[in-house]
Amino acid sequence: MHSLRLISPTRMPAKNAHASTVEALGKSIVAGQYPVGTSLPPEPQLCENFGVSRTVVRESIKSLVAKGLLVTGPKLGTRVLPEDQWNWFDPDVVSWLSQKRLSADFLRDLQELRRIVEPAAIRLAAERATPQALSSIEIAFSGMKNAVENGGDYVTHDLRFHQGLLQASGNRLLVQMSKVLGALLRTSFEISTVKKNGPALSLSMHREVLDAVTARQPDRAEAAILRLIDGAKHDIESVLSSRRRIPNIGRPASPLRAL
Amino acid sequence: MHSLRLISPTRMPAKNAHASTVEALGKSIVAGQYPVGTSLPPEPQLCENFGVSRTVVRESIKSLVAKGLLVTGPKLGTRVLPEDQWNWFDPDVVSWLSQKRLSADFLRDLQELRRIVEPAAIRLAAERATPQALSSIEIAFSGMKNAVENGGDYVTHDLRFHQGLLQASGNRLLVQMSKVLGALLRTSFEISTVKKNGPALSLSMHREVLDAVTARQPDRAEAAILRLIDGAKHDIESVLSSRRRIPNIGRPASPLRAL
DNA sequence: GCCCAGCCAATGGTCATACGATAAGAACCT
DNA sequence: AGGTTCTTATCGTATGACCATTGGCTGGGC
Repeated sequence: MHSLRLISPTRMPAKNAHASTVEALGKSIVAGQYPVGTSLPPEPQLCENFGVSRTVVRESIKSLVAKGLLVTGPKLGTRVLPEDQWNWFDPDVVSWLSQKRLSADFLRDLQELRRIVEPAAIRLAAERATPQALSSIEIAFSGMKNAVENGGDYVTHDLRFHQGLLQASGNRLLVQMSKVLGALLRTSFEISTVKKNGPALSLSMHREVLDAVTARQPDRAEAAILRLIDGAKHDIESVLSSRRRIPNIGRPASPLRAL
Repeated sequence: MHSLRLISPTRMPAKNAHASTVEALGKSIVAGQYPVGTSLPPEPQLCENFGVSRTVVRESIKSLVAKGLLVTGPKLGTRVLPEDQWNWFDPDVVSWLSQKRLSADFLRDLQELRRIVEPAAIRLAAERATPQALSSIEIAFSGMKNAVENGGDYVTHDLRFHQGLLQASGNRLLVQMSKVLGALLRTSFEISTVKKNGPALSLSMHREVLDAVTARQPDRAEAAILRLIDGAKHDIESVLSSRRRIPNIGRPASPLRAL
């Protein structure tokens, strides 16, 4: 029996049976393999498909039910719920989604949300960021700068920068959202990075944001972040429209392909 | 005597073993019965406590793991994760939380979020609300009006009004948030309702909001909703400070007590 | 022919038991 | 005392049995 792990992205799923089953099932569902409203195969069948016991299959299903993807019931089977019932703010759901299928719709919603939340969060951060929070953002910025100058992973540090910003807002709900926004930010950053001089340009804008926050100037910080966001928005839209009708066929898809 | 009947149409726990176990365990955890970082009793013990089989206990635990409340592992037991790992946007989690313990901190975060999100959502709604969405808000408003005039459940219709508004924004993520915001809105509305003339006053402000949205005037709508929100904020704060150090001892706690 | 009642069977829900796997903590050796 | 091995508590997985629910089928009555 060869497991044949066809996934490779970030983590090797050499995990336990439960975790990998949840992941596999979850990804299949968000990928649309089981259309909304239809039932998954009966439990015994799933056991066979995944090569695990009914125990594992059932516990996995319960996990997905908890995330709002499924409902179960005797005789009605295990049905996929309509998308608006899913827990869009669940880190796992978003992660599966961004690996499989980032629909233009979802990306639009995400962008809209970002434009609402980040400016407000920045204002709060400018008012009450702790020294630690500020220095952690500063570190992220150094990482970005270093990546531009010496080559390296720009996107990761960019992510840290923005999540540090939300964290600095001191609002736990905003922090939670940063995990979700991360999905958008990552693809967005990857797009921007592709553009020539993207990072260099972006770097100075980030500097402005950070300076304004450090100087405790909410208005200035908000204006700076809006420039950043709208720039990214423009980039995404152009890429999005240029790739409009490319079918999503092919292997696991690089992040950009996932658009 | 029918007055206090309004809250929580929440169904009795006459459900199946899994659902009630998840609920009981979840509530215990968010209520702080098992401090963060500590382990729950071992599975066999939980089986005995809840009078169910290990299967049910395990599946329940998996559900809570999926919501970010717990981690499990051989020999390390089932530990409660720090609160910032919880899925604060999970409807269940928020519902348990609002029934058991709405800490002032959480309420503050929630309020802040509301003040960020609702005005933005209103703007979007004013721009692109569908006729159906508008009419469903109109219906909710009628319900509120009727409740004021003839007595009845004001809070529920108030909730519908606001959730309808978020729905009208056409952004799925905002809709999802409305489920969470519901927790805040409910307690907030209940407080406002207690005040004399609360509903009557609130009613006219809601009318303004709805008119502005219907007239497709984002600025006016935003201003109107801000008046509403800040009024509620003031009410909450006053109640909050007056109840500051009341220990949460006693029976299940009425909604207001839950503050 | 149409509709309703009652039965049937598919499917998830629950239970019990057994054994494997892991890692914290104790015991042990150096 | 420090590191290494061993013990063992606890979760992880597997299996098989039976219960409970519900949609659909079946048949009878209007």
